[in-house]
Amino acid sequence: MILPMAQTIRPLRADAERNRRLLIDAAAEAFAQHGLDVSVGEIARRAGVGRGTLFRRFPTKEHLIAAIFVDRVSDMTDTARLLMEEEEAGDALGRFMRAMIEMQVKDRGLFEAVGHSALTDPDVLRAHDELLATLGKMVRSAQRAGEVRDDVGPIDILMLTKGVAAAAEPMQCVVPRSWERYLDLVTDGLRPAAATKLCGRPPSRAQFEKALRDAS
Amino acid sequence: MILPMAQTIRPLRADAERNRRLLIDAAAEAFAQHGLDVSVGEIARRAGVGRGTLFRRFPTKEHLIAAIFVDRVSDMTDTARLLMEEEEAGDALGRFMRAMIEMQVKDRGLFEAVGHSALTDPDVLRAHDELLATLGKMVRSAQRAGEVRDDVGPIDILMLTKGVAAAAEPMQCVVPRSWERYLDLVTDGLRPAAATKLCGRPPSRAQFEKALRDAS
DNA sequence: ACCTGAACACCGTTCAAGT
DNA sequence: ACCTGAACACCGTTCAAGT
Repeated sequence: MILPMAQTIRPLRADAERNRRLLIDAAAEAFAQHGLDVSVGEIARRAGVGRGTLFRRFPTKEHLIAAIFVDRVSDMTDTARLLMEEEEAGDALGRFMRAMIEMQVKDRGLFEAVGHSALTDPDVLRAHDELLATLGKMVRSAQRAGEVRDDVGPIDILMLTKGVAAAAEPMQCVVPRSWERYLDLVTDGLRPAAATKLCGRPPSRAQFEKALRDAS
Repeated sequence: MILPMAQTIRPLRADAERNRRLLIDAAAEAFAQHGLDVSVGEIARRAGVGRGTLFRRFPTKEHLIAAIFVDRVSDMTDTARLLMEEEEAGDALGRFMRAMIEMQVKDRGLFEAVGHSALTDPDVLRAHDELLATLGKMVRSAQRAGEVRDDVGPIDILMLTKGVAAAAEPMQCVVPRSWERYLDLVTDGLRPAAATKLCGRPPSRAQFEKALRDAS
């Protein structure tokens, strides 16, 4: 294990760390309720701090959004680890994809907004590295069990969950769990029996990290 | 054919119609270049009209975006009709999906933004109705040829193209045509050979229209 | 080192005055 | 009927003054 030349060397003062938490939680709740266009003033008020404090902790509104995103990715890493212990090879991956999609469908907009900006900060990268490590094992294990085609990697799986969530979103208010339909279809496409040669190769972790960095 | 009780009864005055066109074209170009957060002032300036004129023609910025969206959907209808005439049953659908995805990948953000608002206006609905009519024939024809599973409908296809575009988008700057990879996988899932029972049923046109209307 | 709220620049939208 | 640009309300961000 090589530590990244981290910049979070000095921990925050106790009150600052507390405010950070309050802001992230208040923002997560507000965004979940009303979408991403709640004002930072409203968020600061809900968290019980001044507007300036928000911008001292997060250089921009998008960095605050990214912080919530990191929390969610970490949650998914926990879920993935749990599933690896408790489930059979094929079941684990299927369940992970369900959990991932449900999360993305729940917080409308949050994940769309993150694609475009401020993913440069290293917390985002580290959270994804951890998730991908576990997910990589999960995918390989499902492949060894013959339940998933060999030519896909963990990043493909991540992208596909995003795709299923996006596909289902327009109809979601009318057909609440329509994402299950599209997950079923993608799962059919993931089976070795269905496999036809895919364009390209599974994205590498290096490519993924570059993609995160390039999001201007 | 029953005409919808249209509201676009009275046509616009010549100069107004011209300004409308100028605004849509200027906005399309500006959005394609710099994303959706170019200001309405900038757009009005590019179109060579006052800011007030923009808001006289489009009650809100989102309505302007929706107008561009309608243009694109109409283009896709033309493409679909052409493909129906010129291609074999299976090829037509595949090519249509490619065209649809390429368009969504090209104008980043445009299609994400439209899902959420101002789709109530009847132009959006009519454009989709026309597209779905042609796409419905295309899907059935591919199904009769045994190239596509029977339990999907045209709206499923539309949603799946959105999903593929969304899945590919994060990696797009690093792996430019990565959407082809995910389209290949979805195509594998669409083949009758791969078919396992899907959750739910193909969305009906009535459900789709309700979804458009409910987007508050 | 951190907190705060007033101040700033900017953007979507409105409207009174013009043709 | 339509066009225009000044005016308004609001939001993200900064910063001087405080602890």
